[in-house]
Amino acid sequence: MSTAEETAGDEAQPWGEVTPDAARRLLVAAVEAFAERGYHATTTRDIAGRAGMSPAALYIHYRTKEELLHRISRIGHEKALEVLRTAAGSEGTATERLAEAVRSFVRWHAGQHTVARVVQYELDALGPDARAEIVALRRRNDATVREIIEEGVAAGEFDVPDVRGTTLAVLSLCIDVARWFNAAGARTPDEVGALYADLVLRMVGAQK
Amino acid sequence: MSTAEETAGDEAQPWGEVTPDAARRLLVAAVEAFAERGYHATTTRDIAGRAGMSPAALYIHYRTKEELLHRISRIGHEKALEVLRTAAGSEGTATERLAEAVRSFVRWHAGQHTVARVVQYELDALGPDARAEIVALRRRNDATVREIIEEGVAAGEFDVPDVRGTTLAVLSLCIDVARWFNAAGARTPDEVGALYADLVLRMVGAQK
DNA sequence: TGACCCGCTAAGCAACCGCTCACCTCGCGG
DNA sequence: CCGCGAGGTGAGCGGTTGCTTAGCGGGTCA
Repeated sequence: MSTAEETAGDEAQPWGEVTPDAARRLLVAAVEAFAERGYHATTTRDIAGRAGMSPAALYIHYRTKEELLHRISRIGHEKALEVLRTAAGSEGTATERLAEAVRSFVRWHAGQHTVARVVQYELDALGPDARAEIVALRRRNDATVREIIEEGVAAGEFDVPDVRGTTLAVLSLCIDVARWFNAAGARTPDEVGALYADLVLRMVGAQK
Repeated sequence: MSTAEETAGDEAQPWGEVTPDAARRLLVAAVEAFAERGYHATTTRDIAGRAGMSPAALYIHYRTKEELLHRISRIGHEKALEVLRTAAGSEGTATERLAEAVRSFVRWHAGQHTVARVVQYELDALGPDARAEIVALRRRNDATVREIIEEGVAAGEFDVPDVRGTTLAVLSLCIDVARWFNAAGARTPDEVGALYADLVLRMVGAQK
């Protein structure tokens, strides 16, 4: 937030905070490899090769292969959480904020679907401590969405019999975008975001 | 369909068609292991161990570890497809059939979430030929749901601006149940199915 | 009874994995 | 001009992997 040019989520320049340069190149290579083949099917030689380095170079910047996944998961989740909270904290009715939250959250999962896939589907490869940390971040996501829905219900904007279940379904819908996006093609992240925002407003019974 | 006692989908007795007994035990063990740790993180020794056999016994019934995954994926997808098509082919309005399709499809993904997880998330571990076969099965799922929605729109029951996108979202929502189910706990497959059927009817703008 | 064969095991092979270590290169302060 | 530390490499170690092979026990049938 130091300059006015930075936009929320840094969607154009991810990993900008990772230094030095070689460490960032390795991390980007790992994201690509993990997203393509999965964590366990990816070798350290493959990661180093994509970054144009020898296999041993990886261990100068990261202690283990798991630390790479841990770093990716933490940064990725923090970016997604930031996107969500920015939308949730904006001004407007619950209807407007829920639509904006879904739109931007989905746009992130579609645009950064390679990062999102790693973050969402390789969680089990982490050790107990690292996994617990990531799960805690994820719970803050859930709480953010649930609060908007609860406010909408309290304000009479929404008609939701089961708030917890509906929150779960909304987040599930958004997250699963990372799985199928680009497999189908022909839709931009913006289009998917707009479609999903509309669908979610229908799910909570918001009047249009 | 030889006896009246068999129910659609065989939810109580899956893998009943797999013989001989040792082959079925290995397959069940593989499903558990793949669902817990993922395909690549599972060793053939682990699978054989769970089935109470030596590592070499696996290769009497299956040529490779990948053939195990292929068999699981094919049978699992066929079961899910059968559940969907049974609901889609029943009598009633498009609204009733869509609700029943979502209810039973979600119930299957929740109840058989260990199978579903393997089937949905380990697809990339298959070779090109096997993957193409599974993807074809999946397209029949998409078509089944899309047809119900199209019929509902034609009959004036639904209000859906983007049929393809909404179909994608509905299926995405159902499939992702396999990822989070049992992680949260406290909800039965029937309850999740009922909740999701309601949410999907809202998504397509069906009058209640 | 005894030859046969099917299902299974014990042992092990070649390849590959994550990771380490001894060594090299090169910009830079004194 | 030299020493030095940060960043990088080539080679390789111990362990594990998917899979193979030689052989064994115990039902089956002439």
